[in-house]
Amino acid sequence: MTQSSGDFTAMFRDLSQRHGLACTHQRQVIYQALVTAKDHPTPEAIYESVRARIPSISLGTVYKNIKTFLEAGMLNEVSLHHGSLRLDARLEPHHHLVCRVCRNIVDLDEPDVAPASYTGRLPRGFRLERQNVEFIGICASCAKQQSSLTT
Amino acid sequence: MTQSSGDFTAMFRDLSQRHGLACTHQRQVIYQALVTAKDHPTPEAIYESVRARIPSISLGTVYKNIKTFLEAGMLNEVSLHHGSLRLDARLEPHHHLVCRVCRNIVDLDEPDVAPASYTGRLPRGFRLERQNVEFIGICASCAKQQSSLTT
DNA sequence: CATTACACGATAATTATTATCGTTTGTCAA
DNA sequence: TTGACAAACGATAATAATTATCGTGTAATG
Ligand SMILES: [Mn+2]
Ligand SMILES: [Mn+2]
Ligand SMILES: [Zn+2]
Ligand SMILES: [Zn+2]
Repeated sequence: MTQSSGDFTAMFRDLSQRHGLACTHQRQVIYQALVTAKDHPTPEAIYESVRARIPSISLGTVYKNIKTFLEAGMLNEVSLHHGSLRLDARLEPHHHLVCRVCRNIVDLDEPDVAPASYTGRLPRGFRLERQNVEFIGICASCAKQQSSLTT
Repeated sequence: MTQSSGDFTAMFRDLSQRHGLACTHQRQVIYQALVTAKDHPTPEAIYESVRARIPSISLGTVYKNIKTFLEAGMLNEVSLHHGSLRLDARLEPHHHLVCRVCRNIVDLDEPDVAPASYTGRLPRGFRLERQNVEFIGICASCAKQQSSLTT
C-alpha cells in the first residue's frame, strides 16, 4: 500500500476543515467505517466496527458524530421515517408526498403517478414485488418558518 | 345519518371474521381511527384519538392491535425503515433495492433507474426537491427460509 | 349458559436515542 | 512551542418508542 491510511487522514482533515469540524481520531474512524460499509449500517453496527480500532469509544460519541455528519451534509439517512411507526389503512398500492421537515405524508392519486423502472440486473434470486415512491420536498408552512429564520 | 355507526360495526364484525380475529370494542374503535385518519398517524396519535371514545384503553392494547392488523394485512406501514436509523455515506442521489424481510438495502446503479413522475397538482406552496424510490421484494436467502416454513 | 381461548389493562422490561457533566483534546493565536 | 479556550470525549443518567408479562375479563362456540 502507498501510504493509503495517511491519504485518508489527510483527506479527512481537509474534509473536516471545510465543514468547520474539529478533526478528532474518533471522528475519523467513525467516518471511515461509514464510507467503507456497503450495507447502509445502523449506528450500533458502526459502533461495533469502530470498537475494533478504538475499544474505549463510547456509543454516545458514535451517535453524536453521526448526527454531526448528518447536519453537515456529509451523510444521509436512508429514510425520513425512522423513529416512529407511521400507519396507512389504504391498502391499494399508492405513493406519497413527504415534507422533509415536519414529515407530513400525503397520498398521491395513482393515475397521476408514473412509476419508476429499473432495467439493470437484480441480485441472483431476488424476487421483486413492488416499489415505493416518495416525492420529497418542503411544505408551505415549513418553508415559511425556515425563511423567517434566515431573515 | 342512516345507521352509519351500525353499518361500520357490521362491516368490522365481518372483516374480523374473515381474518380470524375476535371482534372487540377496542379493536373496532382503533380500526375506525386508523381508516378515518388521513395523515398516516403514529400509534401514539391513534391512542389519543381512541381515548376520546374509550378513556380506559391502554397504550399497550393500541400497539398490540396495530401489530395484529399489520400481520393480518389489514394495515400497512408507510416505511420499512422505522425503528433504527440506516446511514448512507454515498451522497449522489440514488435509489435502493430493499428486502422486506431482512431489510437489507443495496444501491442501484443510477443509469439503470428511470425515475417516477407525478403529473398531478401539488399542495399549494409545496416545493418538490427530489424523489426516493425503493424497489421492494424478498432476497434469495429470506425466500429460502420462508419456503422452508411452509414445507 | 358454560367453557375456553384469547384479549384487555396495568405495569415492568427492553431498545433506541438523547442529554448531562466532569475531564481531555484539538485549534489557534501569541 | 505553548497556553487558553472552545469543543469533543467517555461515563452515565434520562427519555422515547416499543414489547413482554401476568392476572382478570370477555367474545366465540356449541
Ligand atoms: Mn398512504
Ligand atoms: Mn445507498
Ligand atoms: Zn412541513
Ligand atoms: Zn432478505
